[in-house]
Amino acid sequence: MMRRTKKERQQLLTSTIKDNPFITDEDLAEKFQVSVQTIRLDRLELSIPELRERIKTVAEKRFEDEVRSLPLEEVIGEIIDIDLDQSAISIFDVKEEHVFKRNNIARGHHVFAQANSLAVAVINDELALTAKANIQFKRSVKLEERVIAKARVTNIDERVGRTFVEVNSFVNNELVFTGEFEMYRSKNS
Amino acid sequence: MMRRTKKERQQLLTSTIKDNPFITDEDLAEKFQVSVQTIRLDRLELSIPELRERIKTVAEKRFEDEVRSLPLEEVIGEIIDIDLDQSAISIFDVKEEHVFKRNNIARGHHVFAQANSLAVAVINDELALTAKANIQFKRSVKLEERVIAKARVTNIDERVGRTFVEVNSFVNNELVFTGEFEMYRSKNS
DNA sequence: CGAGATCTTATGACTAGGTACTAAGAGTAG
DNA sequence: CTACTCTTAGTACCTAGTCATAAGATCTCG
Repeated sequence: MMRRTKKERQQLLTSTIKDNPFITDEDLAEKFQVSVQTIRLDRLELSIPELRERIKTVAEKRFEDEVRSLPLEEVIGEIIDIDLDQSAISIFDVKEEHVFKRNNIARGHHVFAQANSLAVAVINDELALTAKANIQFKRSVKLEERVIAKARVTNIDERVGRTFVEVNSFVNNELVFTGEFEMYRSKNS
Repeated sequence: MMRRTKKERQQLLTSTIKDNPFITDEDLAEKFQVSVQTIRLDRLELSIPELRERIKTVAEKRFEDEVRSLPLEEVIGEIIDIDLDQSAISIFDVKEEHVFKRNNIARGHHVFAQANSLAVAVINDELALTAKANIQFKRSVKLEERVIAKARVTNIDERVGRTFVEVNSFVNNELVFTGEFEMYRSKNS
């Protein structure tokens, strides 16, 4: 990498560290063909902390996320109330990653995912799977809105091992989504 | 904390570090009322790395996740062929994060998300939203399976601004999911 | 051209949180 | 009593820095 002016170097330094916080001053010095001291002065001016501090903050973030990121993969929405085989309620806050960038409207599958997760959760069975669903999006959900989904078990057909769940989702008491789920359950109830 | 036998201490040490990897040997020594050297011998025996290495691995894990969790939020499935307002095909590989741990069956909303994403994508409009959907899961999809979703536009109703899309998803040519989507489109076609 | 300002590099003292190694004392079991 | 485990202590060394001071290099303006 060629030598550049201070300003250029500092800009590059900032972005370099941003997308690889694990780089040492020594490596940076080599990359920018300056001395280690220059790198340290730069970091001082830009108030970029040292390697170990940077790593620590990344690690800490991960630790905070641990609680928050698992539910994202697992169950969508936070279940706040549940009465097995009867009803359940969950909330889901629409964040940036859930919306179309263009218009800040939530992608339908996230709203569906919340309802589907809730329908699975309300069933008192180790193995519950969605067999069919009939859904309607009543109005679009936008960034920062809080969706409250309410599930209600309408019918349990033990002979064929099917449970029917109705899920209605609201934003500020306004219906945004409604769905009827036909769920498969293994056997026990 | 009272003094304990070596074995007890080492067990506690392991679990203590596991749920707080940010603790120093000095703090541990105080916690267990032994010398710092004892703690270090313990870590050596248990092959628990030093604080800075522990923090680093936590941070690295977080960094790996960053790549893996982003595609999950955006468009689900990789679109491999598209003919706007006609048809489209996408593939989706079922990974660990998509399945129920208990039985390795994919959560329904991921399969739905792929179909929904495809239904949105096939429409030649900046703003396409799902209005209604009628879906059926024909058989369960398992870990490591590759789902191929095929979307076909069946009808475009320009007066009311609705487009009907049929999506069928297959694993090894076997139908696993089918859905009819009624999509809202802004105006232009 | 030269003086001052800015930038860069070097050097030394010190830090946290260790590793690796040697040595010595305490307690226990055979 | 001896052998062994366990614990503690101390030393040298390491990385990846901070902080402060000093001196050389470049640039800029009058």
